[in-house]
Amino acid sequence: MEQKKNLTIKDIAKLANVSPGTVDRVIHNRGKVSDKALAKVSVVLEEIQYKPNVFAQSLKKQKSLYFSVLIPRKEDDGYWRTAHEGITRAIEDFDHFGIDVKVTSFNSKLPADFTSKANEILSESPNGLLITPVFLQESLDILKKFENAGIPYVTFNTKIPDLNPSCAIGQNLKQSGRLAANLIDHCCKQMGNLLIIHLDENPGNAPHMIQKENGFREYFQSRNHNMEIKSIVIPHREPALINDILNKQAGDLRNVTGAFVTTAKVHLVAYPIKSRFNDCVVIGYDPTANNIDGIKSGTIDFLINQNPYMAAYEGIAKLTDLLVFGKNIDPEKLLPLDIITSENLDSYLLN
Amino acid sequence: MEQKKNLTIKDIAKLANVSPGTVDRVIHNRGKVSDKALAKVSVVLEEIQYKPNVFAQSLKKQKSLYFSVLIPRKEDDGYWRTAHEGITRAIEDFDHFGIDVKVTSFNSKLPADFTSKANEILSESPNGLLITPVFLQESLDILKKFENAGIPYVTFNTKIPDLNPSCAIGQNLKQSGRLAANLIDHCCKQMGNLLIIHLDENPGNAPHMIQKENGFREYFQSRNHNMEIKSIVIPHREPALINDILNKQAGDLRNVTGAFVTTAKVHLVAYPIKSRFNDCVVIGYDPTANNIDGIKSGTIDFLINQNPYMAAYEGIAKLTDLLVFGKNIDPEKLLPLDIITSENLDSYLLN
DNA sequence: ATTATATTTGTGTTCGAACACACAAAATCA
DNA sequence: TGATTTTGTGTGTTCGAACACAAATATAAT
Repeated sequence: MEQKKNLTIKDIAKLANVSPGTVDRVIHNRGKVSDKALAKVSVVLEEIQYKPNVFAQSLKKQKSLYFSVLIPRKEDDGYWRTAHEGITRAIEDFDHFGIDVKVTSFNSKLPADFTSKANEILSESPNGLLITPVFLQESLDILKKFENAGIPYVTFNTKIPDLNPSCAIGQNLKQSGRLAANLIDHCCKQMGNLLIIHLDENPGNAPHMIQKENGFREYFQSRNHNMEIKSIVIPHREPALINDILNKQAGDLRNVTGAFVTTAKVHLVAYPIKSRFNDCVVIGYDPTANNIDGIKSGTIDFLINQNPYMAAYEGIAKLTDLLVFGKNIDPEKLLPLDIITSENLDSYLLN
Repeated sequence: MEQKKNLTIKDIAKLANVSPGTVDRVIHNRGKVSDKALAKVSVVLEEIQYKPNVFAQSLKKQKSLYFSVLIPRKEDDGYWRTAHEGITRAIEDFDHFGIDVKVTSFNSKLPADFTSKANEILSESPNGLLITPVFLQESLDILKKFENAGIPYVTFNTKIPDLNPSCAIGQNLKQSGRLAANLIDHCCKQMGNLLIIHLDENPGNAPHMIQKENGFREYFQSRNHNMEIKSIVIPHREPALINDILNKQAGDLRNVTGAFVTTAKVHLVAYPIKSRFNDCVVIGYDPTANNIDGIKSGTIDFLINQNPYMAAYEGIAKLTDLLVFGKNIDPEKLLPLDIITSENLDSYLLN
């Protein structure tokens, strides 16, 4: 029932009246054990709750475990830069567990790059993989291969159906849309009109944007109000183009009291919005360097923290739990939806 | 310069041309080493960055480390209940590092209880202590004794000057007051009047309340507005008494648009406030069971999460880092100031 | 019955650090 | 100079699990 304290293999051997070697064979079922011996050992194992000494185990195995990480390049986005920092920190923290981590980056706009890098990693057969499966079909294809190769993997940032990662780390995106709506609701008291802005990517290729928008709209559907909620798609990152489209699509709008930008690129539109619509509440994602400036200068009011730092860090932590300590880990880890304002920004930054 | 990978004591011995025993003696400076040998070994140790193998170390030392935890009883407050949960979880998580944790609770209203329990712990000379030094003078006295006994301790919840804990875990309280002000500012647009409510404790004995109030007022000082900000002290927890004092002190107030309650007891006043002042924004602390109900029913708008769960968990984690892995740990760990609303509540609850 | 072959079981070594203990070298005293 | 103490150094065992290999037993083939 209750686990006795620290029974060793030798103890078990004594209890079962066999040799330590036999117990070892049973535990790792590496065959060559008579039914009789197996029965004896099994009984004892049932009885006591054998927990191997992780220290002895790791010492012996010298498990220089090899983890691979595949994420977009840090220069692709402040979001990814932060993710890289989380990885770096995790490597430092878990270093002495004898793990060996190799980080590979891909261009987040090039599916082919993703696939080729992933295949390269596969050929090195790491003990575990941490990956951001940003491309749906490509990810499915390649990760099935990892499954077949028996290489456990943890995903973060994106969740892909039909895959069975050891753990999927992420956030409830629809809920984060609802949260944005909730904040705007608190500030605007259901007056004026609202904007949803999709930036630098096309919602068609970025399901996460859709989910956020759905959540946002859902929140207001259940409340009576007479605000207009308008979605604008700006698949560019150049200021001139952004202004252009903003003029075309929102030029006729009056009295906009809230704007919800569905990505970390929010800093690109914050000022244009604020200068057009006075006192408009601007909400976006992630405290990247540019967005931090926005928060401090007041062009951005709220940021929802997708916490790439923690997500990446947790990814390595989960792999370590799984492979170093042999723990069971939950197949999904939902990160909290942090709200960041000018006044709690620092508390999220210093670590 | 760069640390070679995994040099062992034997390797060092070979490099320095001495025996492993000598290297060991130098590393742990347990004497009996000639100046000549010491010099040789020191040179090599400078050269390479020796990092002992934690697994071998722990295996040998069989360090059944004994940690003591001293915190208020879980029934004293939802805050403390959550802290207990964090401890429990940490014990589970770190169990296999061979640590042994004993939790002692004291009545958070009785300094004498605190002192006697602490002395009892001291007499058991644990390897480390996690403590919430809620009573200023008593904590100073007893923790000095721990320092003299060479027992490292980590504090959380309260920070006491003149003490040198291995790590002080907590939040920037003044900043959390500013954050509350910031949220109210966003919602109220500097119209109407504001309340600060101190509940169930007297600010005189609870410095944390003062700091929060100071932060709150400071935020508005730097902005021009003509709101009245009134502080109310209600050193009770009985609904009747609360209503009574509220009537006396706020009976004449009109148009209150925001109320900031400085503790986790916010649920006790949320409804009275909301029913008196329609649309008043209510902000308090911590998602305790009662406050969760308040958030869900809409009587509470925002909660700032003091995160006792994480604070307590981190406490055990820090002790483990320090004593099991011999890491250097930062003397202060500031936790983020999480903002909780009805829409991100769940993301903080499920773990 | 007697090798030969397969199956099962036991023993011994290893991982790296900690520490006890034995021995060697130098220092002190007679 | 020899006896004795002090100091310095090296060797060997231990922790618990993993695994290689040898030993013992059982089974099959001749």
